[in-house]
Amino acid sequence: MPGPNKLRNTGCPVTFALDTFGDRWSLVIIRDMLMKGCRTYGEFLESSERIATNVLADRLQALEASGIITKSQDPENRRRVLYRLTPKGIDLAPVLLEMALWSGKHDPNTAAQKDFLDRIENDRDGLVEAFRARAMERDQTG
Amino acid sequence: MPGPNKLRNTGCPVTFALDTFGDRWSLVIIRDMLMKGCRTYGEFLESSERIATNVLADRLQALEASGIITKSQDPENRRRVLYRLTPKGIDLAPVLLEMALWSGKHDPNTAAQKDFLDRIENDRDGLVEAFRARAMERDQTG
DNA sequence: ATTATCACTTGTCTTTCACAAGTGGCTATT
DNA sequence: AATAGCCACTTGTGAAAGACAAGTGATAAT
Repeated sequence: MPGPNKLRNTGCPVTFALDTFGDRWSLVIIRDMLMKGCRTYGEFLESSERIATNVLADRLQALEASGIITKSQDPENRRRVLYRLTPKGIDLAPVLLEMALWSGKHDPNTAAQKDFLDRIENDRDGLVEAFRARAMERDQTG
Repeated sequence: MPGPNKLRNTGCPVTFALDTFGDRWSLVIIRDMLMKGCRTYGEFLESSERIATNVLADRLQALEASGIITKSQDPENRRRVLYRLTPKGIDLAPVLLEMALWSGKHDPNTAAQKDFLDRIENDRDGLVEAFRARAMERDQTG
């Protein structure tokens, strides 16, 4: 859980969003799922920058409780769990993209990935759709 | 400061953004400035939902250090300090608006402010421009 | 000089964080 | 059937950050 009391329950949409995923790691995990296609505990550990195992386990639970991700058994390997974004989670793509645009504009260190930033501005909807398509892949069927 | 080690320095724009304002309070303060026009320490204390004084002081310092806000003396009351958004801070408007849209779509409790959410979708650029105009008000001149 | 406001600062206690190590369930191998 | 190994956590520990209450120094009006 990000904050201490967690829900401020003010009715403010900004506050609600922050109480749901406004911590240091939740959006990093969602980025890994959305942009890198990560789906397993091990993939998150490798991809996410030095996230502690207990923090990862805690965030995955919290994101599932919030309805942003779901857990399911991997049909190809029964001892493996697959985490997937729900539509609610996929809808966070625009938030991540706006954050990326902001960093691209104001952080000199982020300049490297300029072609990606250009695509956000020129083909935003296409990008979001590509994320959605991959996230939905083999959903409900495998 | 939001996180412990703060800067993860991975070059990832999402990580950079989270390291800069990805905590429970920074975006609430920026929301108050951008959407409610708050400019003074006292206004933040009243408006922000129960933010502790030391946390507020800390975040204001951190946001100033990040170049997102500036401090200046109020010309009408010399013992009062005015906090203002810089262009870098104003550029966070789209992030806040996307978060608001997400909450509006997925939080039943946020439904109340539907007309505002409609305006985000129908007149996003106008809304951002209005925020910018107010944030710039009397800047450099008073 | 007194009083009040503002913008913090300090102190205390609670919660969260990161890192390391341990646990139970499942599977493949022998 | 027994063993070994991987996976997905869970637990333990010390450090850091959090909330809340109270105090401080600078300024300004009275």
